[in-house]
Amino acid sequence: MAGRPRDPDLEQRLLATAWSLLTSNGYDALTLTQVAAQAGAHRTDVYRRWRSKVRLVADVLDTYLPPVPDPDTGTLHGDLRAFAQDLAGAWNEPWNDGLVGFLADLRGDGEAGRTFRALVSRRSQPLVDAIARAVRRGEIAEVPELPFVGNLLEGPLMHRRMFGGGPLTPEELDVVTWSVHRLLTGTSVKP
Amino acid sequence: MAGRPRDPDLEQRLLATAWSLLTSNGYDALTLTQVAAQAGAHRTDVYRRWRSKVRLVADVLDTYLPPVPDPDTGTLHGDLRAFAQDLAGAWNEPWNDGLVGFLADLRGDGEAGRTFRALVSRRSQPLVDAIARAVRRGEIAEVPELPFVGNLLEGPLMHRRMFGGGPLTPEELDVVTWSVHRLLTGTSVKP
DNA sequence: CCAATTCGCAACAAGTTGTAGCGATACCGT
DNA sequence: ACGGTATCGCTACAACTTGTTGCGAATTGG
Repeated sequence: MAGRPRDPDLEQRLLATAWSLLTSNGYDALTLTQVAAQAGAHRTDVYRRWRSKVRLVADVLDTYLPPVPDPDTGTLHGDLRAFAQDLAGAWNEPWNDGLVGFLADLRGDGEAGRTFRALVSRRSQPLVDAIARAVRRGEIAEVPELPFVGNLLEGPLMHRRMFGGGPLTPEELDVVTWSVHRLLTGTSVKP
Repeated sequence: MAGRPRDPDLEQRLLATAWSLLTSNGYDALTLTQVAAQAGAHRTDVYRRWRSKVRLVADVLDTYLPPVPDPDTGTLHGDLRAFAQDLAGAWNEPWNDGLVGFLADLRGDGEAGRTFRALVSRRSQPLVDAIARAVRRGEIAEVPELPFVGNLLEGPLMHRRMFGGGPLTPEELDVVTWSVHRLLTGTSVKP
């Protein structure tokens, strides 16, 4: 009733290899042939565990993406700036803007999409917490647009990286930080 | 000294067909075989004119992307809101968020990248003009972060479309509009 | 010892981008 | 009129992808 057990290491090795190749070559250049070969396995071993490349990568990100630090600097502005810094570090990595290809593939796979969206949501928790702290300190009022703040902070940085020239600059981080800070400290969204 | 002339229609037909397929199926599903077939030509005809798929699409966008309207509503906020509305319309088109694949391919082709960046820069002109008008009206001071404002406005909408669920809502447009407006009307970026 | 399941491996299917080659066709300058 | 020249229509090929199928060998539980 139970056959040969699945090599427990193999799954880990495949994930680790995929993460390594992903971060060095980007998503589009990542091939399952490469992953399997470098993990000392066969492409079939990959397909026995993940239905497609996009699902493998979704799991890789879920496993290896470093967690978002929760800065807790004491001020809302300090926290926001820290988040911006962290995001900029990520988007300045060349492989990361190669993730656009992953996002494209994601649209064709509902399950992988759900996995990834859960990941994104989990990773925005520190920002939500930071804002909650600021509310508790009385620094700002309740924030009705809370679910959109993450987009407001990361969006400009991502956009600038995709369409613009070189790496993100400290000045740009300042601008985006102040833009969000101003929105949150305003008395209300509409004057 | 001059051979058979190039069919002047063919180039147009290929561009038009590519635009049609791009807007209905998205970038990733666009194949040059399809383009050629539907334009009544052969794949070789495409390669005789464009070195690669990404360059064809860069030219297609350059040719067919509708221009950004210049609203001139009389107030900075009105203009910003109009831009946000326009951008949301574009990003709510399903094919448009398929453009992430195009952006990915763009990284591997310097020439196409330049073409596209010139396009983006041209399309941000109305926003620059709107801000200049606001400065002339005395509504706001000079804007040092001018080249980043476009990212600030479009970034959150694009990010939200890529990572979030359904289409962009009017409330989100309000938030992003006010966020930029607040930044621009502030006395200075750093308090 | 037997059934079940994975593993290692080879081969295949279908699709993509991009290249090569060739006769036929149409144009330009002389 | 004619020769050079470049495009056109077409076929074929190369190299690569993702994803599937099949089968003997290995390894475990019952």
